[in-house]
Amino acid sequence: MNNDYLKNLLTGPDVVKIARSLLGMSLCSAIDGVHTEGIIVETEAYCGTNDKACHAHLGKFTNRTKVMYEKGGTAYVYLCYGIHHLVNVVTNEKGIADAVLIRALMPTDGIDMMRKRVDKEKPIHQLCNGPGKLSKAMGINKVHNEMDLLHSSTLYIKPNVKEINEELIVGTTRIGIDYAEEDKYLNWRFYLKNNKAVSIY
DNA sequence: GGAAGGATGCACT
DNA sequence: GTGCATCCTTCCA
Repeated sequence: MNNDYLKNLLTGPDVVKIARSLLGMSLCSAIDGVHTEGIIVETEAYCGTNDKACHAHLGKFTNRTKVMYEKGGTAYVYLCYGIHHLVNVVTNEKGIADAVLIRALMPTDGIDMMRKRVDKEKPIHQLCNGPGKLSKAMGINKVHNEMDLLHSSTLYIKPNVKEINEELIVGTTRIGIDYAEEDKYLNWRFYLKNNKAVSIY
């Protein structure tokens, strides 16, 4: 698959900037023999060491969080509430636990399959409007943990065709991390303005 | 071996 | 807008 261009976009020391540049790119999967694809419309940045909301904060290193210390472009898939799979992109160099959570997609391909997996009655923009739902719609689960998003052909990221206007990017506080004390007020959640597929807008 | 938790989703008011 | 079901994994003893 792939190239240095994408690697440069997805890896680096500034996880917040990467969270912004991920907006407008496509997340693709080829699972169960079906290609599904959607434009990333919502992300959140998690900065390892100094961020209380991050699983790997204060250098916490366990079997679960070790993937976040991998090199940029690695997928970190984590099971939440025993039910929902959440998809992250690890973004920093090996040894530093930064990651971007992908919270919502606007489906562009494989929509029949997504409907089958989620709910065949739902309108397109409600198939991936939430981190748990998007992984379900795309068939992602923990076997895709540690997958290389830059080189895999099973789960990968495609750069956006056209540039996203900065004015369309909205920054706001992150969701579902009330336990993170003051860090929950950081404006590290980003989404595309006026996009129906965003989980809360 | 077991207790605790959790980056949600949905039903319901 | 708010409340809560839910259940697998993780981590510690």
